[in-house]
Amino acid sequence: MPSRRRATAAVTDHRTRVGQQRRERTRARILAAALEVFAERGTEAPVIDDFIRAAGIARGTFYTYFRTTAELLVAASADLEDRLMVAIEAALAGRTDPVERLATGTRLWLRRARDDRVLCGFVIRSQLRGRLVEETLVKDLRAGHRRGAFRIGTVAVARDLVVGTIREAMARMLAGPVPRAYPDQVAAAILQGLGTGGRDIRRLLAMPVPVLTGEGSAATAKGPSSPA
Amino acid sequence: MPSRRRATAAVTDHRTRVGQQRRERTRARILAAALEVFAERGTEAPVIDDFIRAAGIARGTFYTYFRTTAELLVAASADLEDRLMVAIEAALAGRTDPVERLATGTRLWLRRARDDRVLCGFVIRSQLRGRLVEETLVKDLRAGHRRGAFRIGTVAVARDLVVGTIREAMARMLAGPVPRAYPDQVAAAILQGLGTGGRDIRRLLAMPVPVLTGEGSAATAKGPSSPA
Amino acid sequence: MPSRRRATAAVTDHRTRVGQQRRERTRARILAAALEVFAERGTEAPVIDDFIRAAGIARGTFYTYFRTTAELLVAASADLEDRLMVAIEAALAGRTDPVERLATGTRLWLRRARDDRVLCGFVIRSQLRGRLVEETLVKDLRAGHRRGAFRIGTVAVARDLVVGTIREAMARMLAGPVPRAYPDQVAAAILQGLGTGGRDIRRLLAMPVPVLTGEGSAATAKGPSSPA
Amino acid sequence: MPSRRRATAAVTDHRTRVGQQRRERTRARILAAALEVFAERGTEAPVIDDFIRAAGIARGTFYTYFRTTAELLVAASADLEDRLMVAIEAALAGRTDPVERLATGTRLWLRRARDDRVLCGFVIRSQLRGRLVEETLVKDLRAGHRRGAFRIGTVAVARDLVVGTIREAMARMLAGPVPRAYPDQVAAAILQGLGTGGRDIRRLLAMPVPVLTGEGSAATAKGPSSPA
DNA sequence: TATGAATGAGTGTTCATTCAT
DNA sequence: TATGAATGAACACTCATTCAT
Repeated sequence: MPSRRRATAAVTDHRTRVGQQRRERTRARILAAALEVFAERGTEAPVIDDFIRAAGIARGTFYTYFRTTAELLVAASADLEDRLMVAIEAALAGRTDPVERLATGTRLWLRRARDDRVLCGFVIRSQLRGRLVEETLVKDLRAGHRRGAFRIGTVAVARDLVVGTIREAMARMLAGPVPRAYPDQVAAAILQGLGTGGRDIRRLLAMPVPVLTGEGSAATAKGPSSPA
Repeated sequence: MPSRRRATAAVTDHRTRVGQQRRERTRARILAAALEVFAERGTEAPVIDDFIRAAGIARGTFYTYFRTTAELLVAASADLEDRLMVAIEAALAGRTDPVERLATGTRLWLRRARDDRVLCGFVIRSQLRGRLVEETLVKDLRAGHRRGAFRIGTVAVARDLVVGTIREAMARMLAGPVPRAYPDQVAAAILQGLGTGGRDIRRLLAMPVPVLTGEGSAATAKGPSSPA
Repeated sequence: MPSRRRATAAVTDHRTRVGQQRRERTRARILAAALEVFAERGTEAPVIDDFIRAAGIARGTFYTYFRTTAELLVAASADLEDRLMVAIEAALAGRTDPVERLATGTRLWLRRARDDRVLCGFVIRSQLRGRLVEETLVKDLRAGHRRGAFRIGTVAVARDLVVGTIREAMARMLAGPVPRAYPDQVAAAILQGLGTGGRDIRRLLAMPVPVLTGEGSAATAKGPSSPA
Repeated sequence: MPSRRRATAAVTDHRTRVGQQRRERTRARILAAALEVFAERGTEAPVIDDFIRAAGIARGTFYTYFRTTAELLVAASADLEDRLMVAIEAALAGRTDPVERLATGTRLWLRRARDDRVLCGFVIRSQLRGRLVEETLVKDLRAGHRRGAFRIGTVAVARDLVVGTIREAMARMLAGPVPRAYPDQVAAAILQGLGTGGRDIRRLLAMPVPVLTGEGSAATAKGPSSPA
């Protein structure tokens, strides 16, 4: 009975497809809720109850998707940082100069952070950086170091300066309003720390920043961190 | 009977004095134990049981001195960072040039951190810096900024670069061995980030670092982080 | 696929219904156990462990229903006193003379108390009376006062005499056996205190007391307080 | 060396005497403090810390005088109720008519309670009456019953009516202000409950109440319960 | 697969009691 | 005898995890 069999398969396929879509939507809901919860209450305090309440799901449903809150933290972290990094990478499409990539990427990151308290709260509480962020940054630093664009001891030191300064800047922007010029001043300090000359810094900061597109809704859930 | 009265007063005084000494010793014991516990297990995981076991005290005794582990964290943080800052301040006695103070202070801090896993583990997990650290650093940065020694937008940006870079450097030194030159390379990057010229950086790093003395035992409880 | 949808809804409804039934049963179990525990050990001594052991539930389950033992006490109190009051009210159905209602209600209450150590232990330890008790009593006293049936200063004084005397009588019946005539003697004293004449008192006490029906199992968990 | 010995003995005696005086004063301080603590926080909630703080003594000192808070409660209870009873007894000196003694004693008790929140809070929380109170009351009731002055079933019922009504009245006076006439209205209700005729009640209440004297400071520590 | 009532180990917190001074 | 730091058993409370429906 081939026809019967085919029909059954089609029904099964349809069911499977619908089921997967529902799964994907529920998972996205949990992640979006988790980002807010983590941002609001830190990465240690929140309990599973907070997540299921924020996501509007049942207690047992949580375990269908994540086994621990730590696992959820990793997933939410990857989701958030990587999505921003992907968007920045897209905005830098075609640019090959490592210094320009670093300058523009840093400016984009800081501007986004300035308007996104969720992002800041999340990043400064997390001890580790997203894998994509780390890889992209080190690649550019290595490239610049190879061609002598950076006047700095080692790539490791350069990486620490960039990551550390941005992290503190995000902490400051989370704590309260900052002047409009603050993000670019931080970018300038980082470039100076890497050994970029004053003239180049001025040129890079004079460039218009490209527009970021295509980030998911979760990262923009909360309003701007500063009205200044 | 004045002699009787005096005797009674003397007894009371003696009791009070002995009591205070005992309190001070117990408090120091808890703080010393707390530093190790926090360094080993982070700032969120440890439970009160960990502290009382490490300090060798009874459950109830903990609450005589601290009401929450967060309160203990703040006290231990102040104790640790301030003690190092006091030692550095003492080693910088007489030096008034803000750039030299910053350069030498940073080098001292990083060298100490390189040999003290407890310090690193503690500082990178703590969101806030000790009050004394923050005050001393900002004072030097402000002084340098006033006399044009730093070529950087604002003192806030300078502070974020210094603190952020040192923090990441400490995280790296906690994670594994670093080259012998690493601390001074980080100091050089920071100075460059503040706008100090290459010649001055070389001169400052060529200066011998003074010897740190007089820190309590807790900060040196654990061995060096790297044999390299 | 309407049938599919209807099936899903039915499942959900069924789940909800089953859950509510289970909740109701557990809550009743806790209340029944609480009555015995409070009666046996007073209202201050028992700890949560006593309740969960008596109810046969887990530690955490307790907190799903009550947050403190005081909250449980209030709920158990309302449950117990109100249930008795409802039963008495039912037995008094159709009687409108406030004096007769008060006389018969008091006799019913005291007879029930005589055979129910749980009720006595509970009531005399509780500072507040159940809302229904207070309301019903005051309503009858007010009605009697209005029509001049009671010769007493104010309704407040009348209420204090009724409640206070019954409370002490319950304490006595809890402490040990009392003569068979005791409940009616107490009722007579109360009526006399309210100003009812001797002839009326004799007439009222000569009336047969109606039968109490329909009280839950908890109130009758313990046997009679006196075999006399 | 008899003279020497006598001198030593004298010194010892003096020391002993001074020590006993000090003991008595400390004990009185603890009792006075305990009355306030029990009245303010109930008889179950307060902990030893509350008592030593209120009395201004050291932790260990408490155990020199009382072993448990229950023991302290008993002592404070006896101290308070018996002191009031002694004072009332003194005010009733020479009166032999049991009805008059009961009427005047009740009026005195209620008037004192009306002005002493500490007394009320204490008595209504305590399950048991002071021994002296119980003895004196029952003696008068028995005497009255013997000579046919009371028209009531048994002395036990009479006692329950008196104690219960007074207790509820004290609870009411603790809860808030009452009319000036309230204490005497309660006394009238009690007398009526015991079978005293209206004419006698009016005569008894028309008598002036004697003045209470000689109560310790503790019972009057708190202000009047009602300004009305 | 989703639900949510129930579970109980783990942790926080209190407080009566001891004892060296 | 008075002191008060230290003790640790007892108790309160949370929350990750399970499982019948």
